[in-house]
Amino acid sequence: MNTDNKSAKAEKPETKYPLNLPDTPFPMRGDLAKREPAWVENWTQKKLYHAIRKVAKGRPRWVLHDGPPYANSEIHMGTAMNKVLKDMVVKSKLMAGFDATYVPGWDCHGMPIEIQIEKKFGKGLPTAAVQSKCRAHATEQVDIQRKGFIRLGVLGEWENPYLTMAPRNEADEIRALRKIYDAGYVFRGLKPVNWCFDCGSALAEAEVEYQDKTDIAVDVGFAFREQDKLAKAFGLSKLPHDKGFVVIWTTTPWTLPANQALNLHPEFDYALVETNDAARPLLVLAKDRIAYCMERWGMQGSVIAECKGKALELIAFAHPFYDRLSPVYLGDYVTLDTGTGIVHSSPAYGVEDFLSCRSYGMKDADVLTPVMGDGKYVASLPEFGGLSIWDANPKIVEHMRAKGTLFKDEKFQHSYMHCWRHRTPIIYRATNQWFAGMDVKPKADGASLRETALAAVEATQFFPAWGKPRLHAMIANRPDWTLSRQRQWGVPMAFFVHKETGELHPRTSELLEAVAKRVEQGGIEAWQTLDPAELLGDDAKNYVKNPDTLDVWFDSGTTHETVLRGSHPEQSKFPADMYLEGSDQHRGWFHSSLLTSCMINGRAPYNELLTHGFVVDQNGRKMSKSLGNVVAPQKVCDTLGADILRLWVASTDYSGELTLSDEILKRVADTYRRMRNTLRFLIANTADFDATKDLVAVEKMSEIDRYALALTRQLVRECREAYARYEFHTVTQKIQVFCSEDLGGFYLDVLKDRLYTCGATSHARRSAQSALHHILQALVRLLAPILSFTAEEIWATVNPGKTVDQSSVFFETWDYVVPGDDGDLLATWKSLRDVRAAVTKAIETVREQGAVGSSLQAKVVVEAPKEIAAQLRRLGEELKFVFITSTAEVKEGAELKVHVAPSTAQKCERCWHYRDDVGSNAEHPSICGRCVSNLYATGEARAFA
RNA sequence: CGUCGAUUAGCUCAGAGGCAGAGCAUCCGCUUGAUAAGCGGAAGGUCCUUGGAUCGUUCCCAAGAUCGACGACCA
Repeated sequence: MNTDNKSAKAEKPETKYPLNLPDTPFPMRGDLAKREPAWVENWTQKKLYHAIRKVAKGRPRWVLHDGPPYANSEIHMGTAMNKVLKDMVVKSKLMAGFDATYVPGWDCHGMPIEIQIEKKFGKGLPTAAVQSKCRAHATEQVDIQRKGFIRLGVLGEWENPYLTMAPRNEADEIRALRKIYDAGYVFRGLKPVNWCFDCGSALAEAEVEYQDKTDIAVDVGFAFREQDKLAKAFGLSKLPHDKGFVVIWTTTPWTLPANQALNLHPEFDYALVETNDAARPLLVLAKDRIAYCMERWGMQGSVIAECKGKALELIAFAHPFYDRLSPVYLGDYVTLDTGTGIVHSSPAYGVEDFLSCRSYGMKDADVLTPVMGDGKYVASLPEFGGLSIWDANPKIVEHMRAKGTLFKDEKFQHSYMHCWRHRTPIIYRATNQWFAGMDVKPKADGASLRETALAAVEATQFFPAWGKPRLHAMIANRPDWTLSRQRQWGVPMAFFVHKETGELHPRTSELLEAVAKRVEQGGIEAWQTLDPAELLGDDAKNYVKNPDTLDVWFDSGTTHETVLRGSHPEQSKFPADMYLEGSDQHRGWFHSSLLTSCMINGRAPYNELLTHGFVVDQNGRKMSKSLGNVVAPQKVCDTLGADILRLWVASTDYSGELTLSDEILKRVADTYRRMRNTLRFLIANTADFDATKDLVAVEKMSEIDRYALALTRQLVRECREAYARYEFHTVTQKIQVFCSEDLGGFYLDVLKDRLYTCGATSHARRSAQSALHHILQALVRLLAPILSFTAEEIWATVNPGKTVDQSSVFFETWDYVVPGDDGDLLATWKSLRDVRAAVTKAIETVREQGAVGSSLQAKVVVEAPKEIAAQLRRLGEELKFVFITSTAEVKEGAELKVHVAPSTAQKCERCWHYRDDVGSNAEHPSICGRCVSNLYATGEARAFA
């Protein structure tokens, strides 16, 4: 800014004639960071959420059931975005005319909290102490998170949320366990499950992720022991050498001490190879792998016989370093992609290994399980007892080298299963666990859980649609659900197990209910202190309490029982209308909830599933709890404001990744300013307008006003449709274009003349204000689910003197009627705007030559084809207002042409039009006849613009 | 490794077998009666690449590249 400008402004002569200028206390700048907390306080004090419930009473209920965030650590951008999305869905359903409720919840049990407590107080605390510390920690975390969510403008039952650790919910969860037990889905068995040494527990499918890991890959020989059988299988009378090996390849040498079999594919061709290595004169390999293996081991060899894999079935070979035999079992899963075409089998440490050994009749008691829960071999294991399996790997390799059974060892990088919490490698480990069976058919003629769940997936509506095949595939392929965990901070699997037989107590069902009653009073702690004799009497001496807890996914997976039908039935319903979570919840909450509900109800607990992607930073990296690269939503609230964060969520297509950067936030803030300022214009120009008295009936409005209303109706229609599809980014895009193009770039610009210069209470001005009033009413309602704070601020400005319990934008709905009929208005004015664009462009050309400044300085002659000319002439004298020029003349011509010339008339001091009649009234020499009339007489009539 | 999706202006994204679009950002101008605002204009493109079908393709088909999601990677 230079000083000349400033002085010029200061010296600018003000007209003494009054104008109707905009006037409002609604500030142009949002100052959201400062102002929003006051609204939060206001909403809390006035109990806005419950006031809305009263207003919405009697409408159809619509329930979004909250997927509980884990009660650990501050909220991050991911959870914030998730909550905002939920809030926008709930509010949009509210505005659409439903009684849309929202009961937030928290997931409170489970390992992350228990691990926190272990870190803080050390391992080995008594169970009672662990539980009380965990409970206190979770309570603390819930409070922190709740504050963060409320600050985002999320409305809900915050003073009465659901907590999975509430004794009532813990008890209902045991009752849910009872239901699925009664239905016959629960069984106990030995099975390899995902096992984390750091957790000391089985893991759920959802808790496993893959990372790169370097292991030692070894080729290991199993020496011939049944030479006669082998010769016969290969169709030979006798082997040419007595000594030989069948060779396997593995990346997990630590599984070899548990090796109990070898797997061959029944249909593959296997060859007996004679080599030039005196120590290993004969080898058995898959025929297709010979060349690869010979080169790998630096040998030469020739095939002397071949047979199918199935011919070798049950022939036994010597374990590479223990004195025992491993028989050949056949398996279809053997491939020729890597290794030797022969796979070693450790039933305790591989799913396929386990299944194939079992199918050959191996009993659970025969399965070798040398690896303990902490990752060390049992002390009794020869050579390697007490070693961690990772430390043992190289030692096993060296041991085999010494024994002459090692063919090759090398570093091998591959992607390997890791615990998603500890980021440490996990293994499959056979343990006794409780399961929910996917394929058991509890009722004689009933469907399996898998079949029921697949049908439920089909009956569910997915947003976006690709969620359906995804969940379907997961259900179709998943193994049985491992329900048990070996932890302390969780809901007990409150079974009584027979000391000798391991059988459940015959009265298990009623005992579960008896335990539930106690837990309802005393929390899960009541199970710890329970003396079995209290429930079992004399029988207690034969039974022990099952020490396992339930998988936390069972906690959250049963909230449809423990919350929708348990702690909050009045505030919700079953089934919920929607579950809304990140796409990872297909294998998490969507999944676990589906299974439990199918076991209990035979259907999904939701009608619709909505999925969103993850928030990523500029580099496309995930912002996640465990990575610690989170951008605090609190910081955005404290600088730009929660409405900016909400607008970012709304304007992003959440079906993929949601990219967040400073530049993006800046752009969102720009969009916000544009919307806010447009709303401010509407407010400021209707400040002296009382809709109850001044509203002009739509039939009596100027045509352009009716056109603006038609555009508004179109906007409302399109936004409602987009909201119904949960496409918030479409809503914001439409509103933004409406504000910029239709209002700012056209309608409001044209309207200023009429608003400012016509008589303050004239029909012409009231017509414009009526349109602005309707547009404002429609827009504030459309924006409310997204810009909740701003919409409420607007609402309070427009309805002064009312407190939030009497008046809130959230008491309104989108059924607000924007009056009028579209007729031909949209088409007619589209063509008028096309001509206007040509006029504007022509004026710009003249302006570049310096002939005119303001468009009002221009005289325009439009040459146009007959039909368009007629259309333009229809507006008569008012055409110039559409162009914002001082005159506008129409001529017929072959094609559209615009002639622009500077006006030679005098500028009216008041309305700035250049007119011949300026000064025609001697009493008012500086203003035009139009202004004289508007100020002192009947004023001008405005039929069109 | 497999499946699916994406690739269009500096950024975010629309789009339709026939002249390549919007918002924002940039630059320029106007306005100073939306003023820490408003209006207008301009510039900006190999519509990822290659091949095919077509009178014609950014759009259809095929292959590839890059990115992403998911699945598998167990031996």
